[in-house]
Amino acid sequence: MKKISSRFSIAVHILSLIALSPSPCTSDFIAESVQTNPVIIRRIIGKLKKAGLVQVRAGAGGAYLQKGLDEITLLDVYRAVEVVEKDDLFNFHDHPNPKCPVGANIESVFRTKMLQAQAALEHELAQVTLQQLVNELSEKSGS
Amino acid sequence: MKKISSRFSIAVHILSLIALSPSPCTSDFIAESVQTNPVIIRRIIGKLKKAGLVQVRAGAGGAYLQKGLDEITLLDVYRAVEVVEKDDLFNFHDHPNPKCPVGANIESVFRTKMLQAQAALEHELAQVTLQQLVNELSEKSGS
DNA sequence: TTGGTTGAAACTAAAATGGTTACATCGAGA
DNA sequence: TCTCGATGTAACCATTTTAGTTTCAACCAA
Ligand code: FES
Ligand code: FES
Repeated sequence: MKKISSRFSIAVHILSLIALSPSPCTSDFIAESVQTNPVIIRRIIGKLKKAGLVQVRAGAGGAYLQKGLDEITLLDVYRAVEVVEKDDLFNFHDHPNPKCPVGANIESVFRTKMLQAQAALEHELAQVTLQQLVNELSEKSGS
Repeated sequence: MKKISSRFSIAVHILSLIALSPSPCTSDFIAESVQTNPVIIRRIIGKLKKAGLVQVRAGAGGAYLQKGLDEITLLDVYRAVEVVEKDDLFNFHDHPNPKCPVGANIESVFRTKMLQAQAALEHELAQVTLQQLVNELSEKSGS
């Protein structure tokens, strides 16, 4: 009964904030906006940095985008914050049990189907760039 | 870094076993095959029963399908075992914060995108019936 | 009636999540 | 050069989920 970590949604908000804010975004500033602890923000920014999406000014403070808004898709963010282990969404109960009547074969058939479902989800995420998000946001704000 | 619970994959295996096995499937029998504890199996079967997918003979033992194999999709099983909370795969950080520069608007834009991605995943799951799984399994075994 | 089975409670252990405090380190501006 | 603010970690903590285990009352068919 679990959901995908809010790290993902927070990461998207962080990037949007950086994109829209003219002033430098410190973790304190972002944390106040997201209403959480600065350390939470820094941990997520750390992952975004590792993924090459943002860059941080060490002593001075503030994070900046390292790519254009239209070069960052939701899939990039999704992967950057590692919400799923080794990019595998589905668990396969760990026991390639050859003695099982159902056996190892259904395991591979089932696995194929699951990978297709996962691919469908990731394909959707890859369709959306941060630029689009921000654009649609502006349209909404304007109307 | 989490995956979707193995309950899902185990549930699929349970149903396949029931479908393919001529003898009655007790939780002990299934547990041995899946190589886990009988109680784990009973808990999952309990959920499948609640979803109307199987039926269990109380005192005597053994679970039986309540629908045809071609009437059960992976989405049915996915929903039955409740691997995601309230059928929502993605978490949205809980703070519709109106004061935020990014604000409540991107929340709704983002949410829409996430629901589309989730729908894509579920659509894939809905395409696959247990009948198909078993068929493809037979083909593999035959070759 | 008896034996095998289910269903459920109670408990455990491990992992993930979200949060918090503390602090060494960095670096830009005064 | 000194200083102040910010980053990057480490070390905690509480809560939740997952998975597993033991135990046992209730059930039912042979
Ligand atoms: S960061 Fe989510 S609403 Fe502001
Ligand atoms: S139940 Fe998964 S291989 Fe047998």
